[in-house]
Amino acid sequence: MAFGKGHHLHLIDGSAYIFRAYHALPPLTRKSDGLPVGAVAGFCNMISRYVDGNGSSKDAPTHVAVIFDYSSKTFRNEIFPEYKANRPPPPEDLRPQFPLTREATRAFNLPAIEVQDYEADDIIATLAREAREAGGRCTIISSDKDLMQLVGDGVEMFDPMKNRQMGLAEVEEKFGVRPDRVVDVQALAGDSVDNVPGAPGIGLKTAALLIQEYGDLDSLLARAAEIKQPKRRQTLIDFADQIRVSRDLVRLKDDTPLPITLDDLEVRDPEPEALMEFLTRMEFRTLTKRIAERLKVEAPAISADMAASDDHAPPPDAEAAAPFDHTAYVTIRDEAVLADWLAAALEQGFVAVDTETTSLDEMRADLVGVSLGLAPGKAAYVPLGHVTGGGDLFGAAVRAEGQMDVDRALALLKPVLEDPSVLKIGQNMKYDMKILARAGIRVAPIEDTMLQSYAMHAGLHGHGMDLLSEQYLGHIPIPIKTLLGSGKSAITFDKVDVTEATRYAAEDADITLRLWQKFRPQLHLAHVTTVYETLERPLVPVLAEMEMAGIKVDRDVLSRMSNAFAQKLVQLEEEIHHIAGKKFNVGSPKQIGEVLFDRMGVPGGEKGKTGAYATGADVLEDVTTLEDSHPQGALLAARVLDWRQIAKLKSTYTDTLQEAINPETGRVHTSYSIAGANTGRLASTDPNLQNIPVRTEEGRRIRQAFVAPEGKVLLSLDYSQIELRILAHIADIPALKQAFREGLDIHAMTASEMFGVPIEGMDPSIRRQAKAINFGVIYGISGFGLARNLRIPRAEAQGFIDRYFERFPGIREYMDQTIAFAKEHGHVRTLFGRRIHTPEINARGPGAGFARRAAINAPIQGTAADIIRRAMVRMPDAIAGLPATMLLQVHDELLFEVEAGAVDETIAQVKAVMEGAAHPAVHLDVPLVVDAGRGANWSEAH
DNA sequence: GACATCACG
DNA sequence: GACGTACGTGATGTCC
Repeated sequence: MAFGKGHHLHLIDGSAYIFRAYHALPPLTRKSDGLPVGAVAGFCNMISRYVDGNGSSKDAPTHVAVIFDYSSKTFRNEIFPEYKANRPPPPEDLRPQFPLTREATRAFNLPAIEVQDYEADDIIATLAREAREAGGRCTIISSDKDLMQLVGDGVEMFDPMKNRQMGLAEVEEKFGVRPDRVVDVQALAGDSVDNVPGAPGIGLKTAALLIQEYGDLDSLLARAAEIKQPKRRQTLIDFADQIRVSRDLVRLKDDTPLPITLDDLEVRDPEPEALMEFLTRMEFRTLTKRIAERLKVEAPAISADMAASDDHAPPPDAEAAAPFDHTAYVTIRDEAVLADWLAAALEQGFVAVDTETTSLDEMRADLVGVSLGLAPGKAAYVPLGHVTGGGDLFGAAVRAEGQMDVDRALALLKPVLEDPSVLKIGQNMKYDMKILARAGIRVAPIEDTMLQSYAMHAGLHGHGMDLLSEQYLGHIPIPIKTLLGSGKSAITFDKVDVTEATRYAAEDADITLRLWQKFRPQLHLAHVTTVYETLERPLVPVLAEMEMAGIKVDRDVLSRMSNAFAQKLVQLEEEIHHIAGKKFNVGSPKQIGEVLFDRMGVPGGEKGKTGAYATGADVLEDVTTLEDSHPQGALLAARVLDWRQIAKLKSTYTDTLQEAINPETGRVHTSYSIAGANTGRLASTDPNLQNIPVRTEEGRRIRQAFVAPEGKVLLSLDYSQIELRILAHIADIPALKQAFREGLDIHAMTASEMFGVPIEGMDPSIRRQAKAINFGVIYGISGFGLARNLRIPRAEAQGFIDRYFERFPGIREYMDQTIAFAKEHGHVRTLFGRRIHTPEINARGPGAGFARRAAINAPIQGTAADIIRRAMVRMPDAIAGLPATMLLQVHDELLFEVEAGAVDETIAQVKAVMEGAAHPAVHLDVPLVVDAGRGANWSEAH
């Protein structure tokens, strides 16, 4: 029967329960692995008492739901970015418990509802309205005064803290007005906890008086001029807009899009088995026993040494988990079996997912199969695109037997992979998300074991699955080579026998699930939960979108350049052979060295450790200065440098980029490694679009091939001097910070401070030297390095450095402290808490020098990387309404494609996000400044 | 697959 | 006193 008259809906404010439970109980951890579970225990206790209470109540609900906040970010942040901005982030040991409280809710057979971009209060408002309109009753179980606006017409509140019913009378007592005017009073009074501004100087009492007198907020604002008290009158006139925004913030949205209807919320009997499973998994001894008695079932045994305890002993290293048994993996060949596995995933709220394809290039790969992992040792493979070995008479691929229809399988997978209540766990999920997105499935929400490892172990080792499995599970996975072979004879995954494929693919899902279970409780022990949750995990869908968008590249521009380069190379080659007096391979550094230093007798050749002459650009540049003593050598060196520049541009850029254009999209799709660079930077591969030439005129022309489609414009926004600003902040250098605040030329300022020359009319070479020193500091400067960079005597370079340290003593201090910290802890941290390990810091020999400089550089480079990561995570929401797409990231630059009409608005939005990216997690003493450029191509925009 | 070289921030 | 030195990446070509 549909929800209506005589029905009674209970809406439980789940988020409030969690925080109350957290603060009411001492820190409690699961004995077996140290997972914090205190809030979960308290939450279960509250829910259990609630359920018991209903059993003995005459007014028991017919329908019930537990409502949660999806995240702290909602549509209200669009209206007013500062909304709830002064709320501290949830404690580290609470964060991992959020998903567990959803699991707990489901274990009690109660629906857990959360909706992205909306607060729990909005969902409550929506369901309360629906219940009211259907003619039923609704009780909101919460102490939150913000919900009082909903009271009336069959909607009541019950305050579980005070254990009392809240009706019209209680609302009027609290706000002085009827529920429908509560938002007006709140809009005027504001709320310092939620950072709702309201009207300055007006509190609850005055607000209530004003609304009583004028009827409602709009009338009050319209007639503000009539108010007698001059100060109050002026405030209402001056802050009218702010008051209206405040009302938008406090007014609950009762048309939130919901994944369920009222009828889905009918009260269900508990399922003892599922509940017992959850409680024992949490290792709650007393609670399990108590609830088992209540349900009249046998309580599963939890041994004393397994029970949750509040000691903080680290989780044991030994693996008690199921062994890896490849024969236990299941091949799913029909819909019913797949449906069973998916139902189990839905039930438990998480599933490991892995896709198998024909290529590592996600934009060209075809889906071959999907594997699922539910529990250690319990994994399955769904073959979808396997073909038989030989092919038919004409060599065409023949679909292997025993595979279910691809479209049917995808249709079954889609609702679960997109279900907000089911976590999809993957290793490098960006890959699988892109593959599945091309099959029409938008996977969410996700977890990524690669990124969990990166957050905890950056700098210690890589984060590939094989490595993680061996290191943390003590298990060496089946090498992919044994299935595909290697080299020229390698086959693609669709040619692999299904039985073999099942072992490999299901194992991957199994490993991923086990790694997740192992890593999840460890994140907070390493104090990187916030890093993982705010800088790694949310970046995955953002990067996936960017990579799938790609950037348009004009093939003709590149092709013409390639042809011109080819001609030029032939010409240079002939000239070089002529000067040398013999033909040789100009591309071989070894042969260049022999020609130059042995055959032609140029002095100063130095052999490296491999016995070959060094012929790098710096060496050849020195040779070109020998015009007087060795004109032929100087000429040859100059021509080789020219040749190398053109050869580089042609082979790496103008030729290769043409091949990288995707024939289907006509665009180039790079791939970003999120866990590649130890410092938190991204790395771009296949092709690398983070090193497109810009420094020379010739090279810059390649950027003209990166274009916006007809009617659109490319936008480039980049942080100005971000690393130096971070250095000024971290090392706390007053002169540098002041200079950045005043928008001065920082290198000129440095030169002026160091050499005592005025900034006006400064010799450009002085400024250049200061600039080199500024950068040197970021890299962990040495006299030798600076001397080589500036080509000045070492003693002079050392003198510069000494003077720099003298003038800015905070730099020395920062360096010493950073190295000391690294030596003590084995890692350094960025301002956002990212850990970068420095395992070599206590080594002896030259390695220690490298490690020291890397340790000095890492917090600076890493903080800059964190800042742009935050900007990127926030960007999709910030530009959601605009015809703009984020395409590329180049460390301190973001590139967008936008319709010509929306350029200014997009720049304003993007700039605001980038310049404010550190807030509110980190407060910098220096402003972040972003420069913007636009154009038909990347060269113009930059 | 190691090495040298060179493109970027 | 000697040692080897700017930080972080990826792609290409040579050579073994």
